[in-house]
Amino acid sequence: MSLRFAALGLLAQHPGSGYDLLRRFELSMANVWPATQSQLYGELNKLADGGLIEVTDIGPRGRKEYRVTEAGRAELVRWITAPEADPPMRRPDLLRVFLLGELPAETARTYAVDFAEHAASELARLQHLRDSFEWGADDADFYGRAALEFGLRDAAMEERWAQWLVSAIDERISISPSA
Amino acid sequence: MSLRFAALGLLAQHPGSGYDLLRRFELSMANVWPATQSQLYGELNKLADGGLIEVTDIGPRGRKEYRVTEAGRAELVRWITAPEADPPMRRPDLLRVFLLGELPAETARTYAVDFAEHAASELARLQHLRDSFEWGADDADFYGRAALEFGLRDAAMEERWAQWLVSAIDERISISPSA
DNA sequence: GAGTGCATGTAAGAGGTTACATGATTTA
DNA sequence: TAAATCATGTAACCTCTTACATGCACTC
Repeated sequence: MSLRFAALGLLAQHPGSGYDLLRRFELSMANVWPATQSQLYGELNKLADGGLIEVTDIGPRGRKEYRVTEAGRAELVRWITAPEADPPMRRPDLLRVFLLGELPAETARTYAVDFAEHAASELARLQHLRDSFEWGADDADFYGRAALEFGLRDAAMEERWAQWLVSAIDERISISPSA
Repeated sequence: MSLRFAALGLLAQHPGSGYDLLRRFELSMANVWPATQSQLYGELNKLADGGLIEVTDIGPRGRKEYRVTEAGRAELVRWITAPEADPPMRRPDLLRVFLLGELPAETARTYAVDFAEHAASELARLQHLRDSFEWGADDADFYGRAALEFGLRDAAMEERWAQWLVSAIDERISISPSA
């Protein structure tokens, strides 16, 4: 359901073709709501069928230039401000944490170390994204930057938590040694 | 794909029926990987078909007592230690952040305030969970507690981030006032 | 014997992924 | 003219959600 609004929102920020949207999407929203090319094109057709967006021009190679309609903008605002219950988080990596007891403590410890490293590299990736992008003064950049800030804080938190877990496992091993 | 391992993992920790699993699931893993009753029963049948679990007993009301097989335990360990690329995060609430520029600044600010409040109440819920549960000394409790710690840190981070966003929006409003 | 809880299952449909299919246009 | 890029679409399959269906066993 959310991809529908990602597409609608991108078009509200700026008109363009599915192909245009796809590239803008990859750089921004795909970080919080990944989607494939197939899916995006499908949503655009559905949105057009529903009258929320419209084709304003057909260019070379069958390129369709889309634009948001009034109805589409209203629907977008409704979705953003609606306090709909969002689907809860789905994290396979945390699911594994619940099951680390099925592994030898040393192996579980390795999992935690890897978790920390993964978070650190994600942090580095986002820092690079922040530093390499030319941030403008418009709303889209302001809020995009805010979403990125979330990612940075999240990655930093995850790294610290994983380091804490490594220590906790070490302590647990030393209390009841396996050898 | 992950629910399969959630079910397998729960059975690895302790044998039981689908109904038993469902209750244990709600208290633990459902926080990081929600699933419905239908789905869980379906997975149990698939796991049994694949020889990863087996029915050891049939009790009253057609109750099936399941147990992990050797193959199942091996598959579980493989999954936990496999560095498979996990699906990336999907957060409609952050998707909305990208689109807050489509709203008046005052309305966007309200969204951020609500975000902070939501995080605060989630934090309170998890703190209550932590304080009301009788934590044992076994592995399942140790790692369950670790996963809960993640949730606590995450909720705290989200609240602080949202508060930061409120301040940033306030600053932005004061710099370029709308009235 | 009525109500609650135990216990499992089916079916329809939406959302999402992967792979494939097709072809025009620009650039080297 | 070959390669890269632009540009859109279809089909099969899996996951997940929602709703419905069924019935036994225990307790009051």
